Amino acid sequence: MILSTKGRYGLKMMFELAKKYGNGTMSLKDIAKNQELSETYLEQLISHLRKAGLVNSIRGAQGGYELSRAPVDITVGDIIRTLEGPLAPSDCVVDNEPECAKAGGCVTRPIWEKIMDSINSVIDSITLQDMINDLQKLNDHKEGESYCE
Amino acid sequence: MILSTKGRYGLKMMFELAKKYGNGTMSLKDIAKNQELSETYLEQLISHLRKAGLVNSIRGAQGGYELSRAPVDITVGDIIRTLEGPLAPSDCVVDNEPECAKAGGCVTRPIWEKIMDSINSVIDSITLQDMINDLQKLNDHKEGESYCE
DNA sequence: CCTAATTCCTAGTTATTAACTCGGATTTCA
DNA sequence: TGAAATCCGAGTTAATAACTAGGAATTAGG
Repeated sequence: MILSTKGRYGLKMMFELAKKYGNGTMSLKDIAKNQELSETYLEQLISHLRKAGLVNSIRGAQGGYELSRAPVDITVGDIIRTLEGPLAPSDCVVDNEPECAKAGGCVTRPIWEKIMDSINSVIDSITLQDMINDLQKLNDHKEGESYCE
Repeated sequence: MILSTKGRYGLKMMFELAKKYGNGTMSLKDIAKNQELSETYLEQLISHLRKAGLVNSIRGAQGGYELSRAPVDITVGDIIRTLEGPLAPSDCVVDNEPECAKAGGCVTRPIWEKIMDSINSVIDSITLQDMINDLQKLNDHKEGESYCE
């Protein structure tokens, strides 16, 4: 029941871009360096984020990536669902699966639905701007910045 | 971010036993037949449930399994966490990992914590008895019983 | 006592997915 | 023109999930 690296790395990436928002683009190389992650792997992830319309890219030398809209308008849910797909604890609650639609008497499905709803309501309520604000508060108290997975 | 078959099958198993609670034991063979799942695989799962004190076993011919306490006293969370481990979206929120404890400035960890808390509060609020009651309501409206994953 | 039915235990095997790499095409600034 | 970057699709490797196998221990019933 762990989130894959797609969602976790992806969120870190987007947070990097959020901090830089309004100050031009950032290259994947720099993002990868800052977060100490594989550049070629991040490339795959950001490709999905771009196709989902969350980041803009500028090709060629001096190119890079930037958020497509303000950090306040991008939620953690936008990012994670783009990279992980729906956060359903069971396939049966994704898209009203046909075989599940038949199962009118299913007792476990309502449970998976409640779990999914509660996860979504958490991640949809947090924006990149919230994360920036939290970082600001942390920095008021101590120097340096660090991350975990 | 899907629950593995451990948690899903395990919950189904426990629900079988819950319906039978107070009327003797049920053999693994019957549970597996009812749910159309592999008996040898379920054996592994129920072994953990037994060690966690959620079910009692009676060995030998005519033996089987039964809930160790009333369905109202067993939550979905008890079952799922036993079989899946903590439902943490990231390893870093499990047991206050040492390298994470250092990371006082981590911005993503609070998010994983909120997700985990919200999942736990859902699954801890549902008991096997609730599921039985829900089934009863469903059966008031239609014949037959079915499940999905 | 013997046998069949059951739980118990450990170690495998297989299938699937996650995580990451590679090679090269395309674009663009300087 | 060349270096720096994004873009794209396919391939590889490592880890884990899902399930199997074989047999020991236990116990009710004949």
